[in-house]
This record gives sequence, C-alpha cells and structure tokens, in this order.
Amino acid sequence: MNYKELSNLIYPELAHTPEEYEAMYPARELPEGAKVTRLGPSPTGFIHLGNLYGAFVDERLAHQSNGVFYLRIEDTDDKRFVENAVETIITSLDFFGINFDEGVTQTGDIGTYGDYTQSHRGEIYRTFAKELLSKGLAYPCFLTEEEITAIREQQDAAKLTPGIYAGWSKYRDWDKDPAIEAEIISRLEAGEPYVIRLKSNGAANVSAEDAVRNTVVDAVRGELSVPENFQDIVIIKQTGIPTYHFAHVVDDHLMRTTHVVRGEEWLPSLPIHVELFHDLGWELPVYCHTAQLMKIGEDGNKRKLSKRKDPELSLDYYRSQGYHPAAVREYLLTILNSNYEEWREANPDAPIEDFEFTCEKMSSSGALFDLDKLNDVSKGVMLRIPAADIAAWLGKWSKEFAPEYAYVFKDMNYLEQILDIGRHDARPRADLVYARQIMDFISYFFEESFEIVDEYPAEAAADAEEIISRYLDSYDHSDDNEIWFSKIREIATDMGYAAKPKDYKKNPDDYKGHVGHVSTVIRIKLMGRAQSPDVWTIQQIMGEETVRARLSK
RNA sequence: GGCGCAUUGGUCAAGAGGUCAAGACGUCGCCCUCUCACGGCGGAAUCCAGGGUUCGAUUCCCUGAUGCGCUACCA
Repeated sequence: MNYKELSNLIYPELAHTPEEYEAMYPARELPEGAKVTRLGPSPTGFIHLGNLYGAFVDERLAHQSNGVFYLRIEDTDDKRFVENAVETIITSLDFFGINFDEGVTQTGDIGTYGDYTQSHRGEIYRTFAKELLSKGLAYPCFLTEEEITAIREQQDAAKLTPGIYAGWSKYRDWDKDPAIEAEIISRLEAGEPYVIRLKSNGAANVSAEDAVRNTVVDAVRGELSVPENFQDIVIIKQTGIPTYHFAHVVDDHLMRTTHVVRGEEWLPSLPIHVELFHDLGWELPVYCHTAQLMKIGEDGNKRKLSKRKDPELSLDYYRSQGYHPAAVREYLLTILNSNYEEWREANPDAPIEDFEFTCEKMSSSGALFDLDKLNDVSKGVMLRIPAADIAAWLGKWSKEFAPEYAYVFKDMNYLEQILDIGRHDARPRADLVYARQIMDFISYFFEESFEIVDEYPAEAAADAEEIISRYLDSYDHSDDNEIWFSKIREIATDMGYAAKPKDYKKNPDDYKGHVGHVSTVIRIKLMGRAQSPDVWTIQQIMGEETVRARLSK
C-alpha cells in the first residue's frame, strides 16, 4: 500500500480537494500594506486584561492599515467549552472598543472566509491532513497512553528528549515493515482509535549548536533563529479534532491572515508551525509574539496573569469597579507602545486612532500591571470626557453593577454640575478616577450618603460651634466667592485666628490657628470631611436650603 | 532535567561603545493655597554578576545567576 492508498483508507470521502479550498478562499483583495489579523480565543468564558492587551495589537494593526480584523473561535478543546462564552467574549471586547470586521458574531458569521468556528471546520482539516498523509508527511498512530508513558520513561532513563519522534513510534515507518502495515490496515478497518501525527523531517537529539535553524522574522522581537522541529506532534486527535498547531496553520493560511499576534508562550512551538507551513507549501505569516502581562505573586515574584488566580484582572473587575473603557484603553496603549505617552502629551485631544501603533515599539519583556498608573491615566482621560457623558455613563454603570446608588441619578442636571466642578479652570481638577471612587467622592452631595467622617481640626475644635453659628448668621447665598471668603476671614480674625496661614506659621503663638482651620470647620459641617473642592462652589450647587439645614443641625 | 524568551530606579521605560544614563507613575520635601486636587520646583532611587574585546563598556561577545514560559491527543 502506498501513501495515497493509505490516505484514501483513512479519509475515503471528502467534499473538496485542497486546490478547491485554495480557490474558495483566495488571496484577499486589500489595499497595499493592509494587515489581516485575528483573535482566536477559546470559549472558556473568561477574558482578562492580557487578552485585551493582545486584542488591541490585532485591532490596531488591522484597522490602522485598512485591513481586516476577525474573530475566530478556537474550540478544539472540547473539555473546556463554557456555555455563552462566545457572547461574553464579544460583549466584553465590545465594551472596551474592540470591534471585529469579520468572523463570529452573535447573529452568525460575517465574511467569506468561514466557517469561523474551528469545531465546524473538521472537513477542511481532514482534507489537509489527507494531503499530508498522501505525501508521506503524516501517519496514523495507534500508540496508547500507556505505551507513550513507557516510551517517556525509557527516554528519561536514557536522557533523551521526550516525545514521539523518529525511532519511537513503530507506526511512523509502517511503509518499511509489512507487519506494521498489516497492523495499521486491520486496526483501521476495525475502527480502532488513532491519531494522525506529523512525520517530521527534523533530526532528533542534536546539540543546540548543531541543530538546523531557520530564520523567522518576528515583528516584535526581530530575527529569530528557530531550530528545526523533529517531534511527530499530533495534528488530528483521536476525536477527529485538530490540535492547535494544525488548526492554526490551516486556518491562518485559508483565512489569509497576514499577522499572527500571540503571546510569547507560543515561541517554543514555532518550529512546529514552521515545518507545517513548509510541508503544506504555504507562506509563513508575520508573527508578533508579545510579552505577557505579569503581576506580582504571593511569593513576591513576577508571574503571568492567570485566569484562575487573578479574578481581579478579569475584564469584569474593571467594569464593576467602573473604570471607563477609554481609560483602560489608554492605559493599555501606554504599556503597549513605549512612545505612546510622549505622543499623548503632544496630542492631548487627538483620538487614540491617530496614534501610529507599531510592533517594533512593543517591549519584549513582560510588564507588571500597575494599578497606580492606570488610576493616573484614568484621571486624565476622565478630564477629556464631558460631564454629561460621564453622568450618563455612571448611570449605566450603576444600573448594572451598583443599584444602591440609584439616588445619585434622580437629578441628572444636579449630578452633571457636581461632576463638572473645577474641570474648566485654567488648571482643571483631575479627581475623577473610576465609578466607585466617584460615588465616594461626591457622596456628601446627597442626603442618602452624607455623613460626618472627619473630626474638627484641633486648632479650632473648641470654637466649632461658635464658628458655625457666626457663619450661619452671616450667610448670604447670593454672595460671590470673594465676598463669601472675606466674611470667613472676618470671622477668623474676630475670633483670634490668622487671616493668612503664613502669618500663623510665622508666629504660631499669636493666634489660635488660621483661616484654613476655620474654613475646615465649616467644610466638615457641610461636607462631613476635611477635604473637598471649593466650599463656595459646592454651596452654590447644593442650594441654600441644604446649606442652611446642614449648618443648623 | 532539556529547550526558548527575558533582565536599566519600587513600577513602566528611553538610550548610545565615551551621556550629569531621558521621561512617566509612585514616593519624599518645598512653593502656590481656605482644605484637597490641579500646577510648579527640587530630592532620594537604576544599568543582575563575573570574565573577555576595547584607550574606554551599562551598551558588543561568552559564562553564570535570576525570572517567565514551553516540554499534552490544552490552548
């Protein structure tokens, strides 16, 4: 029996030939330089910051080159499937502004290079597996788990590289041994389970410097010298489903992906992909192996973001804390491209799309996620969003994640005024960070959440009652900021406080305290806390009634 | 164990064979100031180690260390 006959025995009837698939999915007609990228999540229903990080690279690369960005569902691991996962993936990415041009959507596939769900593409994978079989570049393998374990033990004992490769699977060279040929045929006919393995051309167990190497250009890391693969890796599992390696090669070729963006954990399997592309006679895509986002583990060491261990890094965490998607995007870009911050400083109001993202500017070592930095970036982003938009966005957030704050949204006009305090000054305030923080920051504006949390300053505590009553007596809601403050000064000096903090600092013995202490007493009575924006402005927004009520309580 | 990738302040990082080794976040101090925030000024803080090449290496080479990853019919 020759290779072709064996391939026909394994896959007797297939709808199309490889050539037909090539014709069905022709090279894309796109403008010069357009990049085709894809996101290929497994439907585990969990997307974290690291996924978003990668998705941004794909999205930017495609969209800034007028290319195509598509979503492919990589569900070749049947054990990991989670219900509704696809919906979760699409909606969470959409929330952060990641939109696909093609591929799987909630209402079916879009585009002519599908099907975009790997589990629906069995026929295609079989066709190309058959192609490899018929050329003697793949073979059926009946090794059982026990046999493989035994092989591994022998290899360990002999200090050889573990795995199935030349010399270890008797099925590899079936064509040279009639007995094995007969065994394969009879087991195939009996319907016994088997996998299809690549019959690698590489030489096994040669030293690192003697290994044959190929040069692959990686857009992030530059030239990579990748050693030749020699492992007979599985391309089609017992279930008939392809492994990632095979699906990646077939899909990215047929879907005409130009740039494969993936995490650096794939670097070690690059040799496999290089061989597969070569065996199928296809051109390699441009690889962009990105560094992983890391975090500090319990042991104080850096480690990869983990789905299991870091639920707080799930995208939902940021949504529920109420980080604005634009802030998360902005932060991601700052760690994605080292020249982004500089660009942003020069173009404070430009849309993010104007920034020219490049793989070359990506770091090849993993960055730690930095919440402080995110918060800082967020302040700047929030400043650029109009108060009305923030108010509306907060309302949506509250409905979904924090209904207990419903009272904040009863009067949207009131809320907008609150959010806008000090934001249009020459040196605007930047104190809005994320929704939960904002709820706390503005809590004193609402009777529902107003409470006295700070104590009067020691310098003025004894006089607090008198300060409040004098203040209330002199209070005129129509005073402008200047008159209002001159009255505070008057109360302060009257009662033995310095009109200027400097005077008090110079001669602390001449005064009980300074005007700041006096105004802090008022601030605490009114806002419940020692720190807040300008008192006069807050009073104007709160309204006379509330001000008088709080002062007289 | 083998293989791969990485290594500049606490964090993110720029950088070139000769620099006072950018900048941002954080931190500390001062200034502005009714508090806070904003803003301004200033400080502390970094080239993993050892060899080699060189007049000179943080930069180039080697070795080691450390971290991360891969070593599945998971992706």
